[in-house]
Parts: sequence; structure tokens; C-alpha cells
Amino acid sequence: MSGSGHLFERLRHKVLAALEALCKAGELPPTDVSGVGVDVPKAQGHGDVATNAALMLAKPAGKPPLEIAEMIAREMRKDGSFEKVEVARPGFVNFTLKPESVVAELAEVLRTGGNYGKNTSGSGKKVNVEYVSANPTGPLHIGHVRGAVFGDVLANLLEWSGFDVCREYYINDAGLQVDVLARSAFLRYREALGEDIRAIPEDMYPGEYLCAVGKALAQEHGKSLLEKDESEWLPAVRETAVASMLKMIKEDLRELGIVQEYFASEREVLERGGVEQVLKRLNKKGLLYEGVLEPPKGKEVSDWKPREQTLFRSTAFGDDTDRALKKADGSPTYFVNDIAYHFDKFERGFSEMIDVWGADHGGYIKRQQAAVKAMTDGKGYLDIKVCQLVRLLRGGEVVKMSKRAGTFVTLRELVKEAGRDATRFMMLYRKNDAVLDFDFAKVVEQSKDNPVFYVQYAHARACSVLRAADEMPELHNKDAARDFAKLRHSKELDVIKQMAAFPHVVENAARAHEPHRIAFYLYELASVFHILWSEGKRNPSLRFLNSEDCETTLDRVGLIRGVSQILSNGLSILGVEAPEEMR
RNA sequence: GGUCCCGUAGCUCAGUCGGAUAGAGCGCUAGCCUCCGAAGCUAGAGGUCACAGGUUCGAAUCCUGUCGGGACCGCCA
Repeated sequence: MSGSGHLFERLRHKVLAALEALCKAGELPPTDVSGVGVDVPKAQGHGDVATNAALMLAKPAGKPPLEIAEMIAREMRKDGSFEKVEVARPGFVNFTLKPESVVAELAEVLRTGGNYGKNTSGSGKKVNVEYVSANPTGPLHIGHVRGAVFGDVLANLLEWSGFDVCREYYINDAGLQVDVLARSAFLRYREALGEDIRAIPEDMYPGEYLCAVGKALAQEHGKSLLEKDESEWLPAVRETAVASMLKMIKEDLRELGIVQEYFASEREVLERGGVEQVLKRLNKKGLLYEGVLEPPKGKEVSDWKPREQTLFRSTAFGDDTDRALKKADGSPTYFVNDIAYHFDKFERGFSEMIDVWGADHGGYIKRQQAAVKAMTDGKGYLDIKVCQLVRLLRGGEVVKMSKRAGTFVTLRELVKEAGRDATRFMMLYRKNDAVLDFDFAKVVEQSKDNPVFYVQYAHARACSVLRAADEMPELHNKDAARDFAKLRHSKELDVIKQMAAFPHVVENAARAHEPHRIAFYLYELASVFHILWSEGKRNPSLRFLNSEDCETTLDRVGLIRGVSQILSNGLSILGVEAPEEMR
């Protein structure tokens, strides 16, 4: 097969070429063809691939869809690579591929190997994916895991689509919570010096992970900090404590296989004058004013009083109400810091930004997007992906967690119990905006109830056949370049067709920012492979290995190598191992 | 009061930049190991895609409204 790109792309180009030819011949007026696509028909009996071209063009061309479909079909029949080209109501053109064309895609899979499925739709464009961004005040817990995995896999996916991706973490190291952290660490410091600190006060972080920070402070400063006033020791203690928390968080993330490259500090953004820049810029655009906000509804805010303060006209960009940028005392709000941070990203060259947030931040989407639009004159684009809650179950029973009681499940505990692979896969086996149930009992189960094992098992099974093939002396020293002429059974071709969809799936998942599609695709590919395998049990002529027939065996070994390649490629996008055996 | 998300088979969910007869797993019923991994496979039953309107040649998908479930609302972070 000639041409570049994967099967679907090539077919789409052929359809477009046919339309162009019809235009030239004066049979169709020139029209917008951006909506023309090729896809796998949902129902059986409509060929391998279909195009909606005639339906899309019917209106602009002023002709009945069936008539246009006939014209396209006539044009496409000139291409020899189709078994059948059929027109179907209301105006689809259905293509049935020749087996030669199907197996040619297998050759392509084997030729490109670990790169099969990559595309260049991102064309080197810079994109920033910010995820996790947990407050640096303690270890990561279950609530952070979903967003962490989602962001990481989305970044992988964008890389597969040819984007220049930056994986980023925003450190909230400037708010009150890091002062509380510093005070909590200071208490542990006194403890490390031998003082009896009694119970940890309500307004401090009780976690024992701070003991190590206290000891480190004692080693570094001796008793010298005890004599100082809080205003003197706090900055230094805060710095040490934040650095220590961040180190712990990075270690937590590594447990999940996640390594981010850029850690943006809120404090540094502020020190560079980020807030002043925001105020100046918005003011210049006439988007600031002094005003009084309505009191919040639905929730009591005990200390709310109507006050005049600096507001951002975010309603001009789709927000529900204008937002405060300065507190009553004139200090900047968290929101204005966030605006400064996003503008910092934009100035670092990221006009395309993706934030991965937890469900509890859903209400902040509009204002942040409004701010990016306003600050960048619409040149910056921010997509915000909200990951819904994870409900932790153990054998169908909800695991109750409480931060106060310290019964929160940490990332580390989760990975230790469920394993990295199962954790990552299951976090993606649901759309990001739907609530996810994560059942410990299910994710470690080794059966087809458990998608991660089902997919990994398919890979292990494939490898098992390849090992057996290696031990067949009659297969050695055969020419590797094959035309796969022996692969003609419909079930074999089905597997290759499923494989051929992989690049399409990767591209679409990246474009939609929906990593879960990869997980579902892999489940389907594993399924058609298991089906083919079992078919060999029923029908011995379909068994993969047959020492009486080397030609067929070699072709089938190629098929299996292709399946294992794609399973492995897809799993690598998910950051999940592709095991060679699972016994 | 308002914003966002969800509502598809008994259960858990895919499918949604509009496309053909709406799919999978679990559970249920009936089968398949002398045979490359049965951790698997085959067949069957099971649906007015929450409801009501609208747009369209065509709606699970888009728009409006209603009902049900969840997250949330700040000068906090």
C-alpha cells in the first residue's frame, strides 16, 4: 500500500481525491470538505470502512445524497484496493477492503513497531499539562491519584500526537497553609530537641511525616531557633518544610511512575511581580473596577460583609459573576495569583494549556478561562479537565475515610495494595467526568472481570506463542519479509482491522483530551485476540503453530507479533507494563 | 437561589464535533479443556438511550424545559 499515514488517513485522502476529481469534471461544485470523514461502520454488513461524504455534501451541492454517493463510488472503484464499493441509504459509501490491503497494514505495524500509532497532528506545537499540584503540606492521598494518572497519560497521548509537551506541577507555596505547615514543623523541631509537645493543636498538621522535618531542623539549627521570634524563624522553616514535602510528593508520584519536569512556584511568580502585571494589564483593558459583591448563596460565610474592593469583570468572558482580585486589606486573592501563574505559562510560550483539576474545583473553571482569555487577548487557550471523585470500595463495601481521624488512604498505601498497573489502568477505565468506583477486591482479581488483567493476559498469551515459535527449528532462517498471503480467514482479518484502528484511536483520544479511550480500545483488541485464539481450539486449522506448514505458521507468528506490539504500545501510553508471562 | 457533571440492558459502564439494525462486562440460561495459557471462548434471553418539546433528510448525541443523583458557591486555599 502506498502513501503516508495510517489506514484511515489514507482512505480519507482517497475520498477527498475522488471529490476533487468530481469537482474538476464539473460534476460537483467546490465545497467545504472538512466534515468529510471515514469511520468503521457500527453495524455488520456495511463493509470495513464507510464515508459520510455524500451526506455532508448533499446540501451544499444541491443534489440528492444517493446520487453523490454513486458518483463517489464510481470514482473510488477506479482504485484497485477495494473488494467492494457499495452505496447504501441514506447516502453512505461502504468499502470492503481486499485482504491484501488489510494484511498490508500488518506489515506496516511490524515495520514501525514501537512507533505504530504515533501521528503528527500536534506538529511540534507546545502544550502545557498541569496536574497534581497538591498543596505541599503532606503526602498524596487517594484524591490526588486519579488526576495524577489522567494528566500523565494525557501528556503521553499528546506526545504520541506530535506535541511538544511540558508536564507541570504548580506549588502553592505562598498561602497561609504553608505557614501552618511551618508552625507544625517547628513544633516537631521542639520535639526533636527533647521537649514534650503534648497533643498537636487543632490548627496544625498532625502528620508524623513532619517528625523528620523537625529532626532535620534540629540538626541544622541546633537550639538557635528557639530564641528567635516567629517572624524570624518562619521563612526559613517554611522553606525547609516545603522542600521536604515536595521531595516526599515526588517520591509518591514516582510510585505511580510519574515524573514531572517543571515545578512552578507560586511564591516565585509573586516575587517576579506577577500580581502587579495582572492588575496593570487588566486595568489597561478596562476590566477592573471598584465594587461590592453580592453575598454568596447556599452556604453561610460567617464573616461576610459587603465591602468595596477591586473586581475583575469576568462576566464579560462568560463567568457568572465578577470576581475579587484584592482582599479588603488590599492583599491579593488566591484567584489573582492564579491568573498571574497562568499568564506566566502563556509567556513561557504555552498558548495551549491544560489543567487537570479535582471535582471540588468545578466552580472555578469559568473564571480561570475568562482570565486567560482576558489576559492573552484570546490568544491563549486553557482547557480544564475535571476528574470526578473516586469511591474506594473493598469487596463492594465503601471504605470510609476521614481526614480528621487520619483514616485517609494515601497514594502509597493504594499502590502498595493494588499495584501500579492496576491503579493506573483502573483510574482510566472511566470518563474523567464520571464518578469512579475503585474496588480493591476487583482490581487485583485475575479474571476477565478485571480489564487490566484481561489486557495484560492477552499480551502474555501472545508472548507465550512467540516463545513456542522460537523453539520450532523449522521456522528458523526464513526470510522475514512476508506478504501474509496465508492470512485470509475472516477472524484473522478482524484482528488486523482492529489493530489498524489504533492510530485513529490515539489521534482522536489526544484531540478530545480523553485518555480513557485507549484503555477501552485495548480491552477490545485483547478481546478479538482471545476470540481468535479460542477459534483455534474449535478449528485446528486456525491454530497459530503448525510444523507441517511453515508458510502459514510464519504469517500467523507475524500476526501475533503485531498484536503484542500494539498491546504493548497502547499499554505504554497508559504507563502500564506489558508482561511477557503472568504465571 | 445559582453553576458544573451524570442519568443508556437487572447491575457496572462504553458509544456523543448528528449517521445505518444502540454495544461490552457482570449476573442469568445452555455449551466448549486428548488441543499454541479455560486467568479464556461460544450461543441465548435482556433496551420506548430519565421525561416532554424543538432543530434536521437523519437525534442516545445538538437546543429548551422538567424530574432524579452527585460536586460545588467566599476577601479561604
